[in-house]
Amino acid sequence: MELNSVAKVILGFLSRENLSGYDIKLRVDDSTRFFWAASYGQIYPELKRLEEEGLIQGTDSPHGGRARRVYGITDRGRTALASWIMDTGSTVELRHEGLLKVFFADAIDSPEDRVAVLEAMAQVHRVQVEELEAVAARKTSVPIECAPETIAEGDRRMPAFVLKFGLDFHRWVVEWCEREIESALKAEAKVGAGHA
Amino acid sequence: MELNSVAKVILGFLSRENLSGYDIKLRVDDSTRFFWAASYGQIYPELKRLEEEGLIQGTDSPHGGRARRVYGITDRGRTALASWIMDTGSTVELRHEGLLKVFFADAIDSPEDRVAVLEAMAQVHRVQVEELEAVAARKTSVPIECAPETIAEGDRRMPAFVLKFGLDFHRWVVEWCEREIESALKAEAKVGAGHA
DNA sequence: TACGACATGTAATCTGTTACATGATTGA
DNA sequence: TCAATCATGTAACAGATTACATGTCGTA
Repeated sequence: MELNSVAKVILGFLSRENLSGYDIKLRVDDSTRFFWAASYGQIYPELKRLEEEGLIQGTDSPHGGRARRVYGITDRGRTALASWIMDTGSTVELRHEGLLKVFFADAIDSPEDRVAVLEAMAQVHRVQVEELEAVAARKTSVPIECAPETIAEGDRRMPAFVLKFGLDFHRWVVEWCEREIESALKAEAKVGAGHA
Repeated sequence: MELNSVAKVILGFLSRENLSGYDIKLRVDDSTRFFWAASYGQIYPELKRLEEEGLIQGTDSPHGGRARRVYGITDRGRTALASWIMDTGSTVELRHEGLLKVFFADAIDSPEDRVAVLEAMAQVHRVQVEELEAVAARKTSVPIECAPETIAEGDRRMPAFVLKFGLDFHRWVVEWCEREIESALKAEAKVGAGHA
C-alpha cells in the first residue's frame, strides 16, 4: 500500500472533506504547493487508480450539465493515510539556485559583486515571505473551507502551523543573508583600511 | 546561452580546476548534492554538448590504458558562468514530506501521536545536521582539492559559507520543531488540568 | 455575448535517477 | 587474485509540468 507523491496530498485533503479533482488542485495551489505541488496531469489519473484500489470512492454529482465527480475517502484510505503519516521516515529535498550561485561566487572577481549575489538570494526569500503573508491574510479574512460545519471545527490547527513554519523559515533566511552581508562588508572595510 | 541545471554545476566546478566527468560527479556528491544534485546520466551528455557549444574544452589524458577526458573552461564558458551568477533571479524549491505530514496531522486523533509527527520531522533534520558535520570535518582535515596551488589559494571562501548555511538551517529547523513541541505539550497540559 | 471560472482529461515534453554494460588500475 | 576505485557511457524508467482539447455555467 505504498502511496505515491500525489496520493499523499489527495488522501490528505479528502480526509477533511469530499472533493472533486478540480477542488483538490485549488487547495494544493493555495497551500501545499510551497513544499508539495501537484498538477492535473497527476491528480486525475491518480484519482482513478486510488478508486480502483478502494482507498477513495467517487460519486458523480454534476452541476447542471457540467460533469463532476466528487471523491470521498474510505476506511481503507484513512488507514493508509494514518499509516503514512505515522511512519517516521520522510524525505527532504531542497533545490536552491541562489545557494549554488553563492557556492561558485569565488569565480566573481569583485567583492561588491559577490555581496550582490548574497543580496539577490535574500531578495528571493523576501518575495517568498510576501507571498506567504498574502496567503496568511487570505486565510484569516476568508477561510477557504466555507462549509459551516468546517468553520465550527476549531481543531484544524496543523495547516496554520505549517504556514507559520514557512514564514519563520523564509524570514530566517533573509536575516541570515543580511547578517552575513554585514559581516562581509565589515571584514572588507578592515582590509580596505589596512591598504590605505 | 541559457544554461541548464547540470551545465551550472559543471561550469562552476570547471571554473576552479580541470576535471573529468567522474571528478565532477565526486565533487557534486561531496558538496552541492544537498541543494543541487547531478547524475552521470546528465553529466556525460552535457559535457559533450558544452564542448560543442565552446563553453568547455576537453583533452584526452588517459591514465595508462584507462580512458580519461579532462575538461577545462573556456573564456566563453567563464563569461556564461559569470552572467548566470550575476543574474539576480534564482529558483528555490523545497519538497518536504515531513511538513506534508504535519499539514495533514489533524487526521490523527491522538494528541501524543500528532506531537510524534513533529518529533519525527525534527529527527530527519538532526540526521542532516550530522551528515553536514561529517562533511565539515572532512573539509578541515583532508581538503578535497589536493593540488598544492589550490591549497595555496586561501580565497575560496564561498563553499564554506554555503556549508555554514546548511548547518545553520537544519539546526534552526530542529530548534523550531522542539520549540513547537514544547508549546504544544504545555497547551495540552493546561487543557488536561482544566478537565481534571 | 463574451469572458472567466468550473470541470475533466490526455499527449508531448522535460528532467532526473537507476541500473546496467564495459573495461583498466591499484592495493590488500 | 579479488575487491574497490577509476572511468565512460547509455537505456529504461519514473516523476512532473505544460499545453492542449473539450464543454458548461454564471455574470457583467
